[in-house]
Amino acid sequence: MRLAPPPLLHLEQYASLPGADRNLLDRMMDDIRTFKTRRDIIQIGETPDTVHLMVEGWSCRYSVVDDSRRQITALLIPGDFCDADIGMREEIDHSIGTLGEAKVAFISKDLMAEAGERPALKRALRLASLVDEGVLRAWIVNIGRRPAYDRVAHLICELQARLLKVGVGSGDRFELPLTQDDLADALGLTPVHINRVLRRLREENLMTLSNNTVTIYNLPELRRQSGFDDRYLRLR
Amino acid sequence: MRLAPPPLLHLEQYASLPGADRNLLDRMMDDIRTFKTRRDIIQIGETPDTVHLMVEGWSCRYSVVDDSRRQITALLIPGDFCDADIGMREEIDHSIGTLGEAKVAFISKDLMAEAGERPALKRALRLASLVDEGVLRAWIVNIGRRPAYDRVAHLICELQARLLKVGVGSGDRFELPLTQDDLADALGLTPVHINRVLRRLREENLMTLSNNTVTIYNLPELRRQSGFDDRYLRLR
DNA sequence: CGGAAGATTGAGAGTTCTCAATGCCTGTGG
DNA sequence: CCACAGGCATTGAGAACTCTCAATCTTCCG
Repeated sequence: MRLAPPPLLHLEQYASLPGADRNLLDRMMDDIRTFKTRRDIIQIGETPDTVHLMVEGWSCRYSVVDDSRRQITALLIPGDFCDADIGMREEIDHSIGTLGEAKVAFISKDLMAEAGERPALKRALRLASLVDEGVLRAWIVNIGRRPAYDRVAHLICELQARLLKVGVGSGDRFELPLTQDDLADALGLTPVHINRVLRRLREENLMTLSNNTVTIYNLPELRRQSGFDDRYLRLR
Repeated sequence: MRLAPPPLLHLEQYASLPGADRNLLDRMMDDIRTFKTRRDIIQIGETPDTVHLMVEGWSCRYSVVDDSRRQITALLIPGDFCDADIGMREEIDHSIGTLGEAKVAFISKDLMAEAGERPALKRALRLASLVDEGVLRAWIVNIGRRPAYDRVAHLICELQARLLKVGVGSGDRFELPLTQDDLADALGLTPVHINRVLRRLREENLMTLSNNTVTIYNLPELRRQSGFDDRYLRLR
C-alpha cells in the first residue's frame, strides 16, 4: 500500500505514466521495510536479490579507506534507487547505510524486470541513472576543485534542489539527518573543519544547520558563491 | 573498416557475440575520425546526434570551475563510449576533449538503437555503464580521502588495469598522454605538487613517468600503498 | 542524574598551494 | 645551422588551508 502523502518517485516525475504502469508502481511499494538509523541496507560484497528504493528518509553509499577513513559517495533521498541495476552485477562494491530512520521498498527482481519492459518506466529508470552519474561528476568537481566553504555551500544547494524536486521540505528549509561527521565524510573534509565552515555560513547569513535542519537565508548568494548550476540535475 | 590491430571494445569483452552482432560491431566502426591533440570531441551544452566511441588514443571528460580551475572527471581510453546514452539527454553537462591524437568512431543514433536491440550488446552496454559509475565513485574516494602520494599511485593502478583489459600497453609499461597539468586536474591537485609526488614515486622505485610513458617497477607495492582494489572495474 | 553522542573551540602541525625562477626540449624562422 | 619562442618539467620558499589533538560544552535519553 502507498504511504500518505505518497513519496514522489522519480519514476512518476520523469514519465507520464499510463494506467497499467501506475498499477505496477503501486505493486513496487508493496514491501516497505523500516530501518533504524545507521543500519546498512546493503553491505559491500553482498549480492542482493531485491532492488531497494528509498521511500522515506535518507541513506548514503560509502566506502572505507584504510579501515578508518570513510568516504560517502552519494546521498540517497526518497525516490532514489539503491541498486536499480541489480541482476547485472555480482557483488556490490560499496555499502549503503541509513542516515536517520528510513523506509525502503524492497522490489523483487521479477517485478523490476516487468517494469523494465514498459517503455515509459524503462526510460524513467535510465534517466534516473543518468542523473546519478551527473551527480557523481559534480561531486568530483566539488571535492577536487572547491575550497571547503564553497564545497559545503554547493552540497546544500544540490540537496535543496533535489529535495524540492521530490517534494520533501520547503524551498528554504529542510531536514538534513547528517551529523557533522557525515558531512565531513561526504565532502572529503574533517568534522572540525565542517564545524568552522558552518559557523562562517551562519555568520554571513547564508544558512544555518542546527537540530538536523537546514535553513537557507540567501539561496541566490549560496548558489553564486559555490558556482552551483543545476543543469546536471535535469530538473525541468 | 576495422583497424589492425583491432581496438578491443568492451563490447567484445563483455559479451560473447553471435555472428550477427559482430557484423553490427563492424558497421559501428565505419566512420572513424581523427582528432588532433587537445581538441574537444563534444562541448558542454551541445546535443550531439551521433554516439562517440574511443577507438585509439585518449580523451577526458572535464568541467571548468570559476573560469579557471579545471577538473577532469573521467579518462576515456580505447573502447570507452563518450556518450552511449545520447537520445536520452538533451544538453550534455560537460565537455570531452582529446589528450594526444585520437581516433573516434562516430556512430549514428539508428545504428546505436539497433545495437540496443541485441540482448548481448544491450547487456554489454549496461555493464560498461555500470563500470563507469564504479570508476566515478572510486575517484570520489580517491580525491576525498587519500593524500596526494597515494592518490597518484591509485590512478596509475587503475589505468594500468584498464589498459591491460583492452590490450593497450604491456602490464608494466604504457603510454600516458597526459601532462602534469592534466594529472593535477584529474586528481584535484596542482601541477607543482604532482611533480613532487612523481619524484618521490621515482625515488622509491615504484614507478616513473617520463616522455609520456609510465613504467611500473613495483606494482604490488603501488597497489598496497594506494589501497587499490580492482573489483570496481569488474575485470574478470 | 549520569552517560553518550554530537557540536564547538583553541592551538599547533602538516600537507598542499601559490608565486616565481630556472631548465629542458622541440619546432620554426632567419 | 643557429637563435628563439613556447610548452612542459623542476625546484625553492613562503603562505594558506585543512588537519590533528584535545578539552569543553550541549543535548538527548535511559
